[in-house]
Amino acid sequence: MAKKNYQREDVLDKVITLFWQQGYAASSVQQITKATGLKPGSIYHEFESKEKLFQEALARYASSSIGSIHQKMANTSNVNEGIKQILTDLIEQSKACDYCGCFLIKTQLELASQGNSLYKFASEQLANIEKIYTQYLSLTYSEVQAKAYAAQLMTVIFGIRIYGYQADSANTIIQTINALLPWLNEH
Amino acid sequence: MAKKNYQREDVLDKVITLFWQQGYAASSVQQITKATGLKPGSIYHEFESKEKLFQEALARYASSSIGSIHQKMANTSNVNEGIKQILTDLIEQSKACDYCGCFLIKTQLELASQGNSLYKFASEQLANIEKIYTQYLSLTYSEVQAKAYAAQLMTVIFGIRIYGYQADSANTIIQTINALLPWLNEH
DNA sequence: AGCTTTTTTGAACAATCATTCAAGTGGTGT
DNA sequence: ACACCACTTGAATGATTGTTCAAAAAAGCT
Repeated sequence: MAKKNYQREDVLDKVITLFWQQGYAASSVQQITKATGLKPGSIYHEFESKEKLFQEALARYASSSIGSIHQKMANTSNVNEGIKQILTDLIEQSKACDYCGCFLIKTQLELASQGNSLYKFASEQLANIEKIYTQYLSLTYSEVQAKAYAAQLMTVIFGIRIYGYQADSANTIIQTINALLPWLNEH
Repeated sequence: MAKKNYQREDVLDKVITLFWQQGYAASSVQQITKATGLKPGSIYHEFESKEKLFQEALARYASSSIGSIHQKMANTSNVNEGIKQILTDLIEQSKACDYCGCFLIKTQLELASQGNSLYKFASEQLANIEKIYTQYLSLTYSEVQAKAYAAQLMTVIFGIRIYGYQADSANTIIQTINALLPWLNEH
């Protein structure tokens, strides 16, 4: 077979799972070939290097995450309700036994010390997500207030993503969020 | 020289820096020998394996962190003031150009997927820290309230630890904390 | 059919990985 | 002075790392 027997996006999705769970350094090319079904040669033919592959997987994850935010916002009656829905879904995710937090956060932590460009990318994407929340909150609140609320929201989301690793944390987290972000229940 | 020309704790301190910055997988034995000045043979003579060495380094970091909490609490007039001091110090740390967050959190994220025992240890230590905060808060508040506040505090601390990676985040974080944890300014 | 192009294959690459070990070194106790 | 012990040394271990490449295989084009 000389024609591609795979699709770039399918490969990326499988590779996202691997990198997301194990991180960059702990994911070997051997594991990548097993997870995707592609031989090393094909991997390097399609994606220049392990780093480039990771970069692309991370970018796909980021754009999917951002898309998911917009979608959830569109499906709810108002901004605060949308944010509450997003937070609820985050908590739901943390119940899974194979919970592995947020790919962007993990990448940021793993690769920060190396001054790696992947770190910068992850960091920028997280900053971008904050900006998106700021824009949505600007629909209801003043610009200053929206910025402040978005920063609070990001801090709490970061907190949840780490707290979620604790056993049986879901119930506690819900109450914690309500206490930390009382303005979410306005209206 | 046939007598030890190093001290266990000095080696651990140097190794903590390395593992803390780079994580477990990305830190090679070669780097460990360079950072400590010990040859591979000595490392394995003193510490059974890379994993055992990491374990011990992480334990030392954890007990040092906990000690630091108690110390700061002892040096301030009341519990809330102590917590504010701890948070202020966290923010100060995040200004450093080689900021690398919290070793326990990083370990938890890196090693969670492997069901590694190091992950459990890190997770337990973080839970332990929450318990410590709960005890301190119980001096001022009811047991229920103290538990709730401690959970909020941990969530915010986790949030700060991640948010701290964003460029120039220190000023924003201070305002965010004041908004998220208004009860810190009681009295 | 024949030529070109694209993709797959799987072995092979040098480098690095964590770990081991026999030999060397020097202080301690007798 | 001698044996013993604790520790250091540095080379060597086999396994695994990320990456390359020549050869094969299949489709498109003329």
